[in-house]
Amino acid sequence: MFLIMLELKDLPTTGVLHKFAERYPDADITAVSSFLHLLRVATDLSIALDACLSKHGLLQGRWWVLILLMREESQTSTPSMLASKAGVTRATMTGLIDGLEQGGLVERVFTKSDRRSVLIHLTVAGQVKLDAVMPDYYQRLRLCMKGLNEAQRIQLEQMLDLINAGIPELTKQK
Amino acid sequence: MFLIMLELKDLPTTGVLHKFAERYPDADITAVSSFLHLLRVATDLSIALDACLSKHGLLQGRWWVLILLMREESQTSTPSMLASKAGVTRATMTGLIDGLEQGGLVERVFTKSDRRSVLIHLTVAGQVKLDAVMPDYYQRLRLCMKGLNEAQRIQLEQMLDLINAGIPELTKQK
DNA sequence: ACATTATAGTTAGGAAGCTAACTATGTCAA
DNA sequence: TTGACATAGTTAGCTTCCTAACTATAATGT
Repeated sequence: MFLIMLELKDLPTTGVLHKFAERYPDADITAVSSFLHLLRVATDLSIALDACLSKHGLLQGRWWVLILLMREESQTSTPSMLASKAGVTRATMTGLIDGLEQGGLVERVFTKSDRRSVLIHLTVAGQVKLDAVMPDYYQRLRLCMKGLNEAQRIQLEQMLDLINAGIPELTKQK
Repeated sequence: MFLIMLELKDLPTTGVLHKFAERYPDADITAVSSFLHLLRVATDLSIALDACLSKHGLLQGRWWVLILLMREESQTSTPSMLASKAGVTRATMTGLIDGLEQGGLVERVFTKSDRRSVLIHLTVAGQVKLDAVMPDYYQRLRLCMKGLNEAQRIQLEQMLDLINAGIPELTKQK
């Protein structure tokens, strides 16, 4: 889970948006405004999450791998599966696992059935680390989101889904 | 503007969330769900934006600098101001400006009034580049966001503001 | 006036993505 | 069975961010 984007500390004023809209008549002012707003809040959330995790000596990418492993019944998975679920390349996953293995939070287990493959297993230390981080993370997240009631959370997800459905328009060959 | 985060291709199922909620009673399931949903859509938007810009040979960071310069009456600013408005460090801004200057899209102008300072000026080529990119960007963004009507866009921004107000809870010393 | 402090920009070194290429192993079909 | 292709993981090299340290210049206060 790695979002990188400009923080957009300086969201455009309505005046600036209109100036741009004059030069570029295709601009849909409220679309741009909502889009930038969304990116800015998400980035700030991501940065805050990093700060929260770093107090426990974790980085977002490694933390996410631990969670994916804990989700498994056997607390075990393969680098390929982890990469796919985390949305990073296998090369990147190699680096994340290297870091976690050095910290003793996961271990590589070589299998006999398919000698190309490696199993990644959450260690006891890894579970202990999660048990230290997750309650803190959950408590803080509860407070962070307490401004939205259940109905609003459902609405938010619905609107996010609508935007998500439009994302291909950004990249489509015209 | 640089968001880096896991893509979370694999958002947790309700079942997984409840399993975690058993071990970690502080978990607020709908809070986690909305939070991850938000990060995921924002990340996908950021990736799509990168793809859109890369067709014009631009990267998000450099593109954003061009826009900040175009916002100025004089099409000129300083590295410090640009860094502050873009939400990156001055060191990072040095790199972005280096790249843009090599491409001839901006130029460094040394001033006499304060010899520590440099003015960054959008060149004609830079404006031409923006005039090529922005209509494409605006057209695509209009399509991407067309699933939300005006009322929904306002609602979305309000909810984002509510979340934004809670972000300090994620990092606050307890 | 001059020592201290602040500011502007850059440089150096590290983190963690990415793509592309590589090794080793497995699969499948002629 | 063996040649072609597919898959798992790693490595190498690139990018662009970051922090910390550095140089040069300006502002401030005694």
